[in-house]
Amino acid sequence: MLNEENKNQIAIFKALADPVRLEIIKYLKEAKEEVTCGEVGKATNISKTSGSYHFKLLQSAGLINARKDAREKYVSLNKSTFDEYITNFYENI
Amino acid sequence: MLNEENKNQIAIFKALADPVRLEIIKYLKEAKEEVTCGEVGKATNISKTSGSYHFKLLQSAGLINARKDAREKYVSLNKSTFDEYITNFYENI
DNA sequence: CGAATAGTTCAAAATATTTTGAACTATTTC
DNA sequence: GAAATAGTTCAAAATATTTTGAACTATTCG
Repeated sequence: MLNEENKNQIAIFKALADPVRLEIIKYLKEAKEEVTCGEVGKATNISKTSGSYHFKLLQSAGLINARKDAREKYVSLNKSTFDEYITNFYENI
Repeated sequence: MLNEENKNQIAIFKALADPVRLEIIKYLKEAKEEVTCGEVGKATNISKTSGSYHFKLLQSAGLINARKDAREKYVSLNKSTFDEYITNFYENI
């Protein structure tokens, strides 16, 4: 049976196991600083609605940081989650 | 758009994004040497049929090595795939 | 104020993944 | 050779994920 930590792990792998979200992540890595959801959405060609769904999922997996400023939402990668759950995955299994 | 390498990456994350397969992987990591599908299936409590499905998927993602010897199939982790696609994921994005 | 912009929410439809059981192949044991 | 064992294949059913469009909230601009 799987514990709490394993559930996070699975949520994270699920979040990464999708072409749309992988493109978002690539874009955010290149961007280096926080950018708006709209900017990412335009660059990766996804609808507002679909973007909203994917950003939410990435956020709830802890892979991105998000901050709402008035009309806009700024997002950036949360590197510590990548370090802890992906880079160190094998050794921590 | 995503290239060939990205498709492998997604197949690998998909393979890891499942509780049954994560249990199989844990078992295989502990085992240290190759074991039969039957042994893993008993230990993790999955049906033959379901096991067959999951082992095939792990194999096609390159996460396990498999070798059939007469009636039995021996499986073990393919560490190089973990190293290349998981441990080094962030830096390679 | 009214229109435009950025993003969210909801429910339905479309797709993809997983589980199941029955029937099957191949090998081993009695 | 018959029965048991290890695993595979197939199609159907069950579940889970993703996309879509319409309606919505909140903010900004003229």
